[in-house]
Amino acid sequence: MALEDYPRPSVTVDVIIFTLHDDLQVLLIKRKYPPFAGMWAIPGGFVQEGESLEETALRELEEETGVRDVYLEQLYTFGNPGRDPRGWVITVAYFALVPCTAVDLQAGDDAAEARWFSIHSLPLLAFDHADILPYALQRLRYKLEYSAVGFELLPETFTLTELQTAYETILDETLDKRNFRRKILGAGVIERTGAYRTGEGRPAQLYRFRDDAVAEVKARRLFP
Amino acid sequence: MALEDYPRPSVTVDVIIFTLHDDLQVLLIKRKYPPFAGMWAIPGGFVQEGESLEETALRELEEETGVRDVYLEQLYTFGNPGRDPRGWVITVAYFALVPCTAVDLQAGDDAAEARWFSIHSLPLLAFDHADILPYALQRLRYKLEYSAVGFELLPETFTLTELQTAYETILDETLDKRNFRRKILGAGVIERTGAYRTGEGRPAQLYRFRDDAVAEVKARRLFP
DNA sequence: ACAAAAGTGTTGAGAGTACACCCATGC
DNA sequence: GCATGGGTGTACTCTCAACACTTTTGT
Repeated sequence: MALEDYPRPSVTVDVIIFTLHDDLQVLLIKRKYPPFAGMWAIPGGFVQEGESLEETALRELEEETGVRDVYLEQLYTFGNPGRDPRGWVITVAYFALVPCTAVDLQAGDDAAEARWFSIHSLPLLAFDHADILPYALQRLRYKLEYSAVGFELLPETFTLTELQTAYETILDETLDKRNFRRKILGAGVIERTGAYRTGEGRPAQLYRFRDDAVAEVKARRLFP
Repeated sequence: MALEDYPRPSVTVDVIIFTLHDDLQVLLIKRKYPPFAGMWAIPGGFVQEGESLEETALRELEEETGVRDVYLEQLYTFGNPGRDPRGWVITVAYFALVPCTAVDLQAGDDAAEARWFSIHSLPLLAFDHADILPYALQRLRYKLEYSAVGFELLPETFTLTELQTAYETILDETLDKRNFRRKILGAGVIERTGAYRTGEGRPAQLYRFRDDAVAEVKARRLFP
């Protein structure tokens, strides 16, 4: 039995692009054409033959933001019937973490407009994107706790206070300064650059992430 | 631009079916037709229109094993070009946990034979299934540590020693008996049935899983 | 000199880990 | 009565969490 004997769905890749700019933000595009014309949506596009899913995601990411070499992870594949009024469409969702310093917004030609939205003030979303986005946020928060993905949202160098603020923003809770510093320095995942950031008050040491660091910790065990 | 203007891939769902029978085992089917005729493969099939991905996975699972109502989780979507010599095929992989008591093997009509293989003695696999299977195993081991999925591989009632042996088999390490018992009883996820299992030696209390239990523990934090 | 942010240690509580012997049954 | 697997407690270590003052700079 040949492949052509089975009906085939359309397959898209959607990329939830997070950045940190005062608040945790997501890039959304305003749809130019029906369905959902004028509504906001997660950027995405059709997979092309001869291209891996990750390549599709990277292509979409570059089209929207101009960035390459950022953190990208497959999230989940959504295929419920009826999720797209145009017909049978399965979407493979990815999420990306982009430092706010690296972004250069450029609306793709299938979008009227691209904009960052704080995750605390999201608009109504097209398709089933209102289900997909919280899923991505949950995964991000979860990964943040046991891995070092948080650094992917920060510029190359940063102060300890900036790092702590980033974590507090994403996790939406406050952390103890001394405990935070002790633990992160003890983990050996960052190192001093030797430079300082000056401004109001005492200048702060600048740190950078050590990408040779093993930046993942085992989950706490439910059973011994 | 209409959906039909874009080329569409074939989409399959593959289900890695785990069970515990002395050792941790995986169900594989021997392919009847080319490509890879005669080779072993993860069971799977094409998604049908009007069906969710999870429904496809459940359908495949029931066709192969006759079971319903077992643990099923989406794993990852594989879409590398060239992974299927027949053409452009994307597969959404799921994994399932089946108690060995519940299984009733029945080869689907597209398979010559279905068999359980210990994960320590796997045959050569068709397609890119040799990449998919270790991925599933890693996810299973990982989830086992911070959630209670391990119970999904056990019969309804079990002794504490059986439970501990199950964990030891999957994690491939030995655990301390007293610590194991203290922690799992303290977690409140199992309860006595009142019945005993007799055999050689002192009879053992039988326990059952409490499905009202919150059986997930937070990951250890990398940072406070 | 004062405002503003950076930096720095200690203590108490709870969880994790290591470890060895008695108990109930079948043969 | 003995072989077989079931069941139990304690002490030490380490990690986690709570908490407040001094230092350095710019104005």
